[in-house]
Amino acid sequence: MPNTIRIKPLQPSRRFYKILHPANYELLIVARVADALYLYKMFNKVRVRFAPSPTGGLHLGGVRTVLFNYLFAKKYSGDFIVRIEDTDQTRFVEGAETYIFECLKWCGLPADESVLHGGNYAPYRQSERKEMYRQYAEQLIATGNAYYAFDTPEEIDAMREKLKATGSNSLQYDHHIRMQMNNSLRLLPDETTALINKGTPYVIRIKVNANEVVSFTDIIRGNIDFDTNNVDDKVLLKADGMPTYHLAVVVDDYLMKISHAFRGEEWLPSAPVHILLWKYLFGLNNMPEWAHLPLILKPDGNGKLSKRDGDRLGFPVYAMDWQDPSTQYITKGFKEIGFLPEAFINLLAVLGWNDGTEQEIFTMDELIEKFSMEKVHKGGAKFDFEKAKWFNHEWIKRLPVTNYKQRVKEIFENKGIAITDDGYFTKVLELVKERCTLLPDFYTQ
RNA sequence: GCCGCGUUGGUCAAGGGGUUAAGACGCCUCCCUUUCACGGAGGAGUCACGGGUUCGAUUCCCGUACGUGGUACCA
Repeated sequence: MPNTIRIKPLQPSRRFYKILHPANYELLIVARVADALYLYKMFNKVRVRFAPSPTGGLHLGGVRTVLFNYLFAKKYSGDFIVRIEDTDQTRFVEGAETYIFECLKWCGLPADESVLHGGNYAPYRQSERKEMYRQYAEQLIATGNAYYAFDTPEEIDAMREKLKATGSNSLQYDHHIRMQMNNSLRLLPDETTALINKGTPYVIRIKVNANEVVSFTDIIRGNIDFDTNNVDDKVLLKADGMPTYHLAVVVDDYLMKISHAFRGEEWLPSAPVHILLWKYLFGLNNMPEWAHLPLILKPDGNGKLSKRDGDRLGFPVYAMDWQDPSTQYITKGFKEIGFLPEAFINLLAVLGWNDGTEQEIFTMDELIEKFSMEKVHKGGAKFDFEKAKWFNHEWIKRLPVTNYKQRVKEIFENKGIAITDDGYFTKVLELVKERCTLLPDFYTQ
């Protein structure tokens, strides 16, 4: 990004940012977050992305990740990109991609660039970008930061068994054991070439040096350090020639000029791998700012909210109904049980974020105006369906009936009641809406 | 096991060295209402624990516990 002003968090405090000279990256001034972001908006294009895998329904946590990305982008007049991460052919599910875009449409969170909307950085589907990744993997090998590995899955399993037997704390493929494995680090150059020419399947792994500290600043969490002794040599390019997430996310974020990378907290442990890849491939100065969002947890204790919890506890976890194409099983969505998109967005926005006031009901425009990543919580939040319903009730009361009349009409028609007098129907809905929490309640009333 | 990240009522949360520690959902009581709901007025309920630092800690530091995530040729 030549001739752009870089704004980096001033470590270790995330309250202040340093603003760097465009040409030589010398420190210009130190600014508070709000000022820095204002300047960022002035000089650098904000570009964020949501990168789902088309493997099934769109979960609450996924929608919230989209929302926070979207709000941030819109607040700073930036671009919101949807990139399909379909590098795992074995997990690909027919129809999931279309479904994801339908959900985003219903939620009112349209992308500026995507497989659907086009854009200057196409293609937006990683499987179609397959050929772009290999050169970067090869470049890492050339610079000594990656290597070819020929180990079969069985050999890796055997290695882990052996480590387990010695009581080792780590079962990872890392600097401790890589010189005992079948890779280009241990093999002679000729041997490696011969194996590759023979068509032996191989992967490319990152070479993580021992005894280093990788640190970065997370907008939500502040400074985070990792000891590279605990980081393994992750596979970057798989035997089928596809990149893993680790390589693809770094290469695409660079190529698509992503300025801020926001994703779920489950990615935090692999962040050092991504930081290292940025360092080796594109330079830390070009790296996006990071924020790892807190998780949405089950209401009753243990673990991340999953699709099975919805069925078990009697509430949806997907934005819209999702039918598994192989089992035909339908997992319920918020839309179908009678949520308004305004309410769905509102309740998600205040799960893990608030503006510091007592306000709880926000329109999309208010969210865009008031959202700030700094005020997002560090800790995960348990999902409360009762409170979710309260938001819907509030929005049904607030919105004019014309907003959702059509959907209520369909509910009546599905029950075999035809609506002939539209004006009368509207008046009735207007009278009973105070009593309704979910859209089907209009029928019950 | 190891590594990372967390922890304010049952839940979402504000606050952040001295406060009667906001507010919302839920719960309970009462009022309104022919009934239910809606609405209104009240109420119970909280700084995980142990050490420091300090005149003073829920707030800062260190431990512990607990929770959660990761530990794949999945994302």
